[in-house]
Amino acid sequence: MVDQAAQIDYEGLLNPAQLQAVTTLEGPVLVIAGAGSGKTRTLVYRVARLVEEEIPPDNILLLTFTRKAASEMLERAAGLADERCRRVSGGTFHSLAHRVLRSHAERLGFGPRFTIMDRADMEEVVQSLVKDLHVGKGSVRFPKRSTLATILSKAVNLQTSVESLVEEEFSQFLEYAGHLQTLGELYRSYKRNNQLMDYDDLLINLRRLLKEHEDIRRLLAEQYRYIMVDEYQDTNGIQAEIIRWLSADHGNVMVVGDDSQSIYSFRGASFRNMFEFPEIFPEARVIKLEENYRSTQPILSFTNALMARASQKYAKCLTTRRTGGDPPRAVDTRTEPEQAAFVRGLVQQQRERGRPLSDIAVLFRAAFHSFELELELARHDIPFVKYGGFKFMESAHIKDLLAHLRVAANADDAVSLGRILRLVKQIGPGKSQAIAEWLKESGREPHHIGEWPGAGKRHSGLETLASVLERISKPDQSPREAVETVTAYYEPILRERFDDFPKRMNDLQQLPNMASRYRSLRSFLDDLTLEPPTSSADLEPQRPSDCLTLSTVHSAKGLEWPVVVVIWVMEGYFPSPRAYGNEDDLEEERRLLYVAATRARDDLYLCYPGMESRPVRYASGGVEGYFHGGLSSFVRELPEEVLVHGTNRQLARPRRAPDRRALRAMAGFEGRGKAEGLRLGDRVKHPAFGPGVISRFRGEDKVEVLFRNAGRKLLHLEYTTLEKM
DNA sequence: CATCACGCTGTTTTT
DNA sequence: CAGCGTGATG
Repeated sequence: MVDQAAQIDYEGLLNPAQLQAVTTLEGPVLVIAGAGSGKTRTLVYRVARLVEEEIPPDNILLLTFTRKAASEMLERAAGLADERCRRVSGGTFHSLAHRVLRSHAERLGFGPRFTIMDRADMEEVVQSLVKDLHVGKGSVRFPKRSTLATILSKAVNLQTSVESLVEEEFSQFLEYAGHLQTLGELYRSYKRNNQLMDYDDLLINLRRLLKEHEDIRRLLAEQYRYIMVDEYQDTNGIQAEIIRWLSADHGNVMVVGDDSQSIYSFRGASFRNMFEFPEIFPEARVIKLEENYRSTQPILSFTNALMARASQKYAKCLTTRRTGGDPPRAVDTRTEPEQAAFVRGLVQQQRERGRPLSDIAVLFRAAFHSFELELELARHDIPFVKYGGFKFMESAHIKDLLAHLRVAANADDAVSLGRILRLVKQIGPGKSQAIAEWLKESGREPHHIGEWPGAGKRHSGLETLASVLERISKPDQSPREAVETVTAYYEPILRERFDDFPKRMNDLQQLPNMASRYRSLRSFLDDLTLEPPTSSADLEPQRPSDCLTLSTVHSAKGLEWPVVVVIWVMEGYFPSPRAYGNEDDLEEERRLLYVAATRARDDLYLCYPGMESRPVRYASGGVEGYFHGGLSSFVRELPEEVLVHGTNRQLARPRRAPDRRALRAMAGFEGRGKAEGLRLGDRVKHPAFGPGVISRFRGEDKVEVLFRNAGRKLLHLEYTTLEKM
C-alpha cells in the first residue's frame, strides 16, 4: 500500500458539524444536511477515517442512490486516505439486495438463476394477466398497463393493500378495486412460478431474508459492521426496515439526508423516514449541516424563501460565507419555442464571455420538456449531453435482442420466450402460447422449439431460432459472442420491422462492447437492468470534450454547475395537461425546484412560459386540480427582493413561427393527401427535413412522416407541406 | 390466426 | 404524440 503522507488534517478541512459527523464512528447518527453543505464530503471523509482507524474495508457498507455515486465517493476517499477505500462495499439498496439474493435466494424458494425484471417487463406480465380477471368487455375505463404497474408497485412500496391504495390515490378506478387486488395476487404467483423478481421484490425479499432468517441476518450484520446511507430522504419504508435489521446487532449506522430534497414520493419514498430515525434508534445523535459551500447568498436567499413556504419540513436556513453574486433572474419566456431560443442565446452569451459549455446545465422536470431546446441547439451547433428520460433499454429493438439472451440465461423466462417467438414469421400470440405450453408439458428446453409438433411438418423459422438458442446457451459462449450471434440472427428481422433500421442497427452494435466486460450472460443482463444507461453519452463515450449538460432534475441530484438554467415548460402545454390533485403534489414540485436551484454555484436563471393558473377538470375522470404556468405560480408568491424579473427580449429575439403559407407555396399538392392518392409507405419530400416515408394518416389534414435524416423520428405535418416523390 | 389500419385518450420523475 | 384496443383484411 502507498504510504500516505501524514494523517488527514480533519480539523483543518471540516467545519465543526462535519467534523463531529466524521469522527463519530460508533452508534447511530442522523445527519440533516442542507443542499451544498458538504454532505458528500462528509461521507467521503468518514470512509477515509474508518479505513484509517484500521476498520477492514469489507466491513463498511456505503448505500447511495446510484452505483455511480458510490464509486465516485469511494474513489475520492481512496485519494484522501489509501487504496483500501476502493474495497468498501458500495452501491444502491437494489444492488445490495441483488448481491445477497444471488447467494441466499434459495431460502425463499428461488433458484440462483432468477431473472430481474425491469419496469417494462413488469408491465408486460401484468397486462398479460389482465385477461384472467374477466373484466367485462365494456370496461373502457380499466387502467392501462403502465397505470396498473404503477398501482401494484406503489402498493408494495407503501406497504398497503392494493384496495386501500386505490381508495386513497386512484379513486377513479374504485370500481375495479377488487379486480386490481386480484391482479396483484396473480402477478405475485406468476413471478414465483417463473423465477422472476421485479425491482420491488429485490427489496421485499431482502427484508424477508433479514426478518425471517436469523442466521443470514447475523452473517450480514457481521459483514457490514459500519453502515452509511446517503440520500436518506429518498428511502421508503422497506428500505428503512432493511437498515434497521442490518444494524440491529451493532447500531453503527449513519444516515444522511435533506428532507427538502425529497423528490421520489412517486415510488413510495418518504422524508418521514428522517423524522422516524431517532424513534427507531433512540440513542441517535442528530447533526445539522447548515453552512453552504456551493452557492452565492442571493441564490440561497431565493431557495430559503422558496422553502419557507413549504408546510412539512425540518426548519433550516442555509447561509454562506461567499460574498457578492447576482440575484437569480426569473424570465417569462412566453412560449416554448421562444424559451428554446432564449436559452440558446443565453448559452451563446456565456460562451462569448469565455465560459466553457461544461460549466452550464439546463434542468427541467420531465425529459420531453427539452425537445424543443435540443432542436434549437442542434440548429446552432451547440454540443450537449442529455441525462434522464433516455430509455435505451425500453426501445423495442434492444428488448428484442436481449430477450434472446434472457431465454438462454433463464429457461423459465416466459415473457422473453413469448417475445422472441412472436418475432418469427407466422407466429403470433396464439402459436407462441401453444409452443410455451408444449415446452412446459414435455419438460423440454427452449432450444427444442424446432421439434414443436403443432408446426405440422417442419418450421424453418422455429428451427433457425432453436439453433441460435442452442448456441448461445452453451456455457463456453462469452457474452460478447452470444450478443453477436443473436445480432446476426436478428438483423433481417430488424430490417423488416423498422423503417429506421440504420439507427437501430447502430444501437445494437454498441452491445457487444458492453457485453465484453462480463464473464456471464447473467451478470451482463443483471447490470443492464439494475443500472441501465441514462444518457446517449453512456453508449458513445467519444462525445465532444466541452459540452452543455441537459438533465432532468432527478438525474441532476448531487451535481453542481457554475451556471444553471431551469426551464419549466408551460403546464397544460401539449401533449399532456398536468393537473395537481392535491397539496402534496404541489409540495413535491416545490422541492423539485429547490433541488434544481441549489445545483447552481454562481448564476441561476429561471425560465417559464407565463400562463395564468386556472382550475381544470378532466373530461373523463372528473379529477379536479389546476394548471399553473410552470414556475410562474412559485415565482409569484415569493418576496420581490429575491429575484430579478425580466423578459426574453432583453437577451434574445424570439424566433419567428414557421411561415405556413411559404411552405404551402413550395408544396407539390393542392388538395388533401389521401384524396390525392397518397398511401402509406409513399415516399415524399419535405422542404426542410428532406425525403421521408408516409407512416400514418391522422385525421383529415395531417400525416405522420418518418424522416431518416432528421433528428426526430416522427413528425406530424400538413399534407400541403409535402412533395410527392 | 396473423397483421394492418385507425379512432380515442391523456402525468411526470427512476432503482 | 404515442400507445392501446378494435375491427377489417389477408
